[in-house]
Amino acid sequence: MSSRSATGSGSLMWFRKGLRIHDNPALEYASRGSTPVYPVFVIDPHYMEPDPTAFSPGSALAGLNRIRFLLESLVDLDLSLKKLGSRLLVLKGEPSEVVIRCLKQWDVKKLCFEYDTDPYYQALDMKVKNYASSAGIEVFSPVSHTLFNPAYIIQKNGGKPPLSYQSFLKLAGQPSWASSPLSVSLSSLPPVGDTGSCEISEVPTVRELGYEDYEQDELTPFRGGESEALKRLKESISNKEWVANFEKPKGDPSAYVKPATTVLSPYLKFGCLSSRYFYQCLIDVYKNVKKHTAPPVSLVGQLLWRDFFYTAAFGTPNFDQMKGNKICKQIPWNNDDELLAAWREARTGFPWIDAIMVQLRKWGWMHHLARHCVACFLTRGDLFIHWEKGRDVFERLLIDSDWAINNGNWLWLSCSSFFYQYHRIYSPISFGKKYDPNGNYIRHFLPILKDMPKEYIYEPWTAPLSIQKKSKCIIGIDYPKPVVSHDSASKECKRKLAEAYALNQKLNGQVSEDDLKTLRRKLEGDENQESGSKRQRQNPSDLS
DNA sequence: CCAGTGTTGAGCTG
DNA sequence: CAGCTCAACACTGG
Repeated sequence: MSSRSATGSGSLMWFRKGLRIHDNPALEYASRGSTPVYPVFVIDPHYMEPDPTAFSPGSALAGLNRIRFLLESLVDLDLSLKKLGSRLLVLKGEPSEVVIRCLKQWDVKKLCFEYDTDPYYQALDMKVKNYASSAGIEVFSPVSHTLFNPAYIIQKNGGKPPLSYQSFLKLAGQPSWASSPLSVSLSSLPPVGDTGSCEISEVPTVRELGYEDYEQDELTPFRGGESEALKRLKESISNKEWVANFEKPKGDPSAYVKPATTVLSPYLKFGCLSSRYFYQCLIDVYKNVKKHTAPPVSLVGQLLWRDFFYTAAFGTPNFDQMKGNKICKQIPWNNDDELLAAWREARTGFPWIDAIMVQLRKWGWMHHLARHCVACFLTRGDLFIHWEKGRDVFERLLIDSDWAINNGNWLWLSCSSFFYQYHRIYSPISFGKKYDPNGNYIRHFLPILKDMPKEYIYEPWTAPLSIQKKSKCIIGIDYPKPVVSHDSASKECKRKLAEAYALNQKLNGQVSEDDLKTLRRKLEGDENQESGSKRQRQNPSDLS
């Protein structure tokens, strides 16, 4: 039935991530010696079409900011393909069904797509590969999203992913392509062939997908696409001093006019920018300066972190959950939908935390340390809510949300894996203050507090009523009172984590659901003896 | 068993 | 603003 495909002469280039022309081995292979070449992107309605029941504008899986970023990336890709004599063929439906239908109908002997380690693509690609091999179609699926092949690192380490950065560095060494030129430009592409009865469309607009118009200030200032990525890369590396001296923890999380980092993460996520090309550009800069920073804090160090998390995620079953995840501490997190909603909707009453959550919603991006602050606050620092809940919110709202990196960082921040110093808690009051004593960041993202004097802006509930009136912001009416007292909540969290760690150690990590239930009851019992945190929450003793 | 280490804590001192 | 103390975790390598 499908034998017609096997006799074809063309190739199908399936874009998913890797939305770029430069350093794209799958595209290069597809175009080599094949005519025609069908460049395809499949719009999965589940990912793209509006879900009115979601907590923010967007689909069931993605917030509108990321959907828009993706569409912009596709428009840019289509434009670049057109310049090379081709175009992007946009199809709609369940991706494996659509691709298999195309393979059946078109003149294809090669199917090319970038290898993807995410579980979603592992399952999807299996279906498509199975069909292709049964139909005699060659499949070319190179690793080009990361610097290294995660499977190779895991194999080198005896079947397990390295779980510390230093051991990862040792195993990884220098990338094999470090000093060989990458293919960064194509002069032309073979024409697109007859698409038969398959329904092809242009890249849709958000409006065509069914989204209303949104206020401009509700949307991310970052535009998607390879062109934008390369422009941003060029700007970032043009300042050689800055590149050479880059040290991650030293950036200012409250900088928003000019962010303290490159903001290339969304472009790396969608593959608008090749991490390998970025790496080579950085090495080039290093060669031309006397002295430069090194991993883990340098810019190259950041790319290696990305590979570190990709490798850990690929080699760890159930990486995105606590249960059944061997590297994840089993912790009796609280279930509190009210507190979760307060965090998600930027009404915890801590301006530093809430401003960050507003930036997340509006921009789909915040500084790395800002992410740390809100993640710590939600989980081990204050609210003791499950990291999976926070992960879901980030996964939806971030324009750079990346399965491996997002889950890895939530494991890290909640002290569930990789990092265990749970007594180091970010203060929702003083951490931001040391970077931005005037509270400009808060004033920008929480304009209700714009007239609050700087003495009170990080703790507005301590402002005398006269000051609150003068600032046109009454705490408890115009802006919420804090949902917890940080001092007592963080102490409670530390106590709970100490107990949970002890249990994990005692049971050698084999903590059952019943064990957790028992511990939860014990912790609640202790709490009630100490006069009860529920009452404390409504009327914290140290908040006037 | 022990010392050293770990991308990014807070608060204080000089 | 660097450096120290505080309190203190897991993991690594010898």
